[in-house]
Amino acid sequence: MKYSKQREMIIRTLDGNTSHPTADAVYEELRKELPNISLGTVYRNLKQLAEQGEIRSLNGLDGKTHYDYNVEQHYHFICRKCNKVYDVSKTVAQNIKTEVFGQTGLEVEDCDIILKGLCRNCQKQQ
Amino acid sequence: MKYSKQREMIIRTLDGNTSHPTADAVYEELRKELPNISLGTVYRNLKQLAEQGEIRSLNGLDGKTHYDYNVEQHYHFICRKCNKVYDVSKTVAQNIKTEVFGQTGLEVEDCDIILKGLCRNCQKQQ
DNA sequence: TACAATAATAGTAATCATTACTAGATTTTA
DNA sequence: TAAAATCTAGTAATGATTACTATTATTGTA
Repeated sequence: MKYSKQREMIIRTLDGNTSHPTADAVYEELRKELPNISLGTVYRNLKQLAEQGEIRSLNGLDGKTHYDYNVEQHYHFICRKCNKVYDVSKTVAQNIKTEVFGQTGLEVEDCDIILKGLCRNCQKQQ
Repeated sequence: MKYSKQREMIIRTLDGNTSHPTADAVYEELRKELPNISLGTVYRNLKQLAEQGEIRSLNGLDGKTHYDYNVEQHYHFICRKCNKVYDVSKTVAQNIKTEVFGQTGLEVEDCDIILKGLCRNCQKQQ
């Protein structure tokens, strides 16, 4: 992989961003600094970085793919009212791989848990 | 909701089908009996039925939305080799709602668990 | 049974997220 | 510094899904 300024900025945009942005959100953010950056470049780099395990892609939240700089195993909660995405510690389903293998013989390599409901803020406003 | 033959056939196609088909797969299946059925009709009905809780829609498996006649809480495993979707009992993450609420205060209304890996058949052939 | 009101359908066009393509620009290697 | 390799911007294409519309089917009622 060859260096490019665009890729570096894409990674920097994700790092320190806890909002789990989509490709389009990263693009809009980057345009402020790099007005000529192409949406295709953002999509291509995010996809590649995820394939190499440098970042993590999240599906099933809504229609779109979201990206996460945090590649540690953890799960996600999306609020049905404000659509904000929260991280959830993997301790809530600690032994899922061994449990599934024990019960079914299916060999789990990857696990996504997607939780939906009301976040604390939106609970209050109810 | 008014009766229609098309909707009845869509439900019947899902019932007794354990393969978690996409809208397009249901359409292809139905065309054998109802050659003039429209793809849009299949999409519209599956979406409505899922909104009413009569069937369940599954996202995050691959790019497409899959449908499941089984609305009982349970989870899914997709084989990365043969792409077959398997049901997994909810007992593997029994108390996830209360655990998440206890740890984070997030009020979980719905939980999807998507597991990826190798099914038993594909393990053997390895 | 007939009739109007309502909702569904087939078929096609439109939309949205994402990927593919291409000529030209950058980075790397020797 | 020049050739080889990879990247980018910009645009076109793709694929899943939804919207639209004229027509048809279902349903409640006289």
